[in-house]
Amino acid sequence: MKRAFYQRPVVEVARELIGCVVSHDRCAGVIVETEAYHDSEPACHAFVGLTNRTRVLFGPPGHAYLYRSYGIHACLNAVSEPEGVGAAVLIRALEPVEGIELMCERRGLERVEDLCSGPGKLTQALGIELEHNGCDLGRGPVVFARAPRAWRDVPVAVSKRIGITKAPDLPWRFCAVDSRCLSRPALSRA
DNA sequence: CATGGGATTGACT
DNA sequence: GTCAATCCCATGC
Repeated sequence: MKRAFYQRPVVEVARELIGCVVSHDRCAGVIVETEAYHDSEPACHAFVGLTNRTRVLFGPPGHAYLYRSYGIHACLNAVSEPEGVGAAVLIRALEPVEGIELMCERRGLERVEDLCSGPGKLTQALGIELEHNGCDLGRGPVVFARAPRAWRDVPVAVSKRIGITKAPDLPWRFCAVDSRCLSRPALSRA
């Protein structure tokens, strides 16, 4: 997808990414859950301003921002808004569509619904790591592509973001309501 | 240089 | 429902 797609308000990008496809190393999945983060609110890593860590968040849109969560998991984001604004969309869940056998191997599981139903799970399933921080999502190795026809106009639900303590009430989480691969139910009661 | 806090997950009661 | 694993980074002394 082109840079213009990401160079928009981050909440809009988060909504539009539902149905798009993420690919890496022979595996791919359709995005079914996202959350928006913006430097104007304290839950966003970019809230602290420009540091070594947040450099990619403030950089040009359409790039990957990777961070380590709880010392264990890598989480994947798509940098959005114009350069100079620190904003990104957290990819929280995918429906596996390609390389399922390899995903099972990496995750040590068999149930397809459990392979990518969480931000730390999907990076493990696709083999995405911190070294992909800053990668151009149009060129790879991590690639985002437009939604397949069957995934356009699927019903999407909005709710509060999950697992955060700061700014917990912003309705910036988006889910494909009919998916069985969400990290939590679409209508989260926070 | 020491410290504390996570945008999580899986195992266990 | 509870809880620990584990590490990167921003902050403060």
